[in-house]
Amino acid sequence: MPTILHLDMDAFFAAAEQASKPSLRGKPVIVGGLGPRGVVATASYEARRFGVHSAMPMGQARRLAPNAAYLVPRFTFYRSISEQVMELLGRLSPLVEPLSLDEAFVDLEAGEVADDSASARAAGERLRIQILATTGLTGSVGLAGSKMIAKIASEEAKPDGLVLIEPGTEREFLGPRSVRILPGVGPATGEHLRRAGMTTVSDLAEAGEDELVRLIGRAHGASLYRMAQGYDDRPVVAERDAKSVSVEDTFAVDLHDRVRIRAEVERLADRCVGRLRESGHSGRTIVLKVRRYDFSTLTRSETLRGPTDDPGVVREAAGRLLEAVDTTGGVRLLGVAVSGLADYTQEDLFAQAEAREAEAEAAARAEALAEARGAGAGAEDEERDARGESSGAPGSGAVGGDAGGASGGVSGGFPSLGGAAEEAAGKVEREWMPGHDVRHAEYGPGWVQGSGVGRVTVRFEDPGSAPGRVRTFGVDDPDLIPAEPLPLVGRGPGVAQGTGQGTEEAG
DNA sequence: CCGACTCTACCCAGATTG
DNA sequence: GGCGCAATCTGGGTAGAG
Repeated sequence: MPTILHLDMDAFFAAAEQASKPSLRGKPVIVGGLGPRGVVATASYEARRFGVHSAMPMGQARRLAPNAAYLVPRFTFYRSISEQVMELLGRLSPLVEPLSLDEAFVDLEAGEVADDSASARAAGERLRIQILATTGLTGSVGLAGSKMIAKIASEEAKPDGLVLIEPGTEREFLGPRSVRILPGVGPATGEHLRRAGMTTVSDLAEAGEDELVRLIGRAHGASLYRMAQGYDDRPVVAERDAKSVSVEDTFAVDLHDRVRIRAEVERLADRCVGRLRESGHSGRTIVLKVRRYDFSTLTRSETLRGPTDDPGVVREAAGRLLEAVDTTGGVRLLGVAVSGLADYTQEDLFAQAEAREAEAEAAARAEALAEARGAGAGAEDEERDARGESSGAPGSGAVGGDAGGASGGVSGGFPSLGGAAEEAAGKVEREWMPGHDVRHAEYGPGWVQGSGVGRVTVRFEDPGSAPGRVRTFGVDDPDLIPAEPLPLVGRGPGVAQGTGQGTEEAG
């Protein structure tokens, strides 16, 4: 029987926004980075009809669907919905492997809720109903004997459907399809295979393992050959521990000033260490990533003698790596990562011992050098410190990161997409992000439709109301305050959501 | 002593995924 | 001409230890 279930929520971010904002239902909705360099994260099905899809540059989306609603992602809101969904999956089986906020595998065999195809299908349909009832959103389900087939099946089921592939029928299901549906076959590998005359899955199965290994390498070739035959025994794994932590920003305008670049690298290092510490880790390898004006990307890394979670150490290392990078022409993205993670508490003492040792060695070296050269030693270090400390030269042109308050004609310089956008919003005073929830003393709950030139436009409605109307305020209107997202379901028949304060507003 | 060899660790780019 | 962010994996290259 099919023992693996794959759930994929339909157009998740966009659907969540539509559920939260009645006036957007049935309309094209595009969620993504609104800055000059943003891309589409999710397009609603209405927007997809205009040809808009994820990863598309925002500018292109605006040309295709000028009348769509454009919203920044609200990850904390999506996460709360995701948790409800994952909770439902947990009732099916203890073995649940989340792939992202909107996607997960479930091992039904470990859950004992199904013992044949009919009961598996029933469990899948029951799940879809529960998800709709508790979140107001639809998800699609694939059921099969392996992860790969289950995932392809849920894709087939979209939107709002269920597809079950009977074990034993995998090869006929896969055979005629494009190689691109197989996991690990993206644009590059797909093109590679096409040049070798292989476009369908059955082409791969016929080519044989040796041929594929020769074409795309040892590991890829072998696994692809197995996949092409519908054979995939990867287990559902509940929790895997992180192997690296990274932070990166694309700037609204390319950075040229070395001092500014250096300052940004240090900020990223601090943010990266912050997240590293939150996760209770320390790490040994520091990685600097630079994307230049022409999109050429390079990484430089340095491995320390022991793991660290010291911001100063990571800043120093990242700064050192930067010195070896040519940035003439400008930089569009910077990133800092820490890998080689160790459990902090376990490695702590070792790390400190290592650090002391290294310090002592460096001191000894410096001393020897000083003696050899007389009084001149240490000048280099001083110079580096001076550059590190020098202030960030705020007026130096580009607005990036959280400095993006002064929006000109276009919306300001926030990082184009990602968790950082939300946090940046918190730091900038009275920055009304499109799509975010607000509450007005008189008119009640609503959401920011847009803002600019000292004004903010709010649509007053909530998940359970009819489409509401729009009013405009000054950005500093004291009656208007940011608010938490309201529950999508929880009124009407069914379970009354206990926390339901604030739905009996307006008069 | 030198060269060939294996192992391991590290470095970096590129591809893929959601 | 336009192309985000985070994480993972692989393959090829180099360097040092034995």
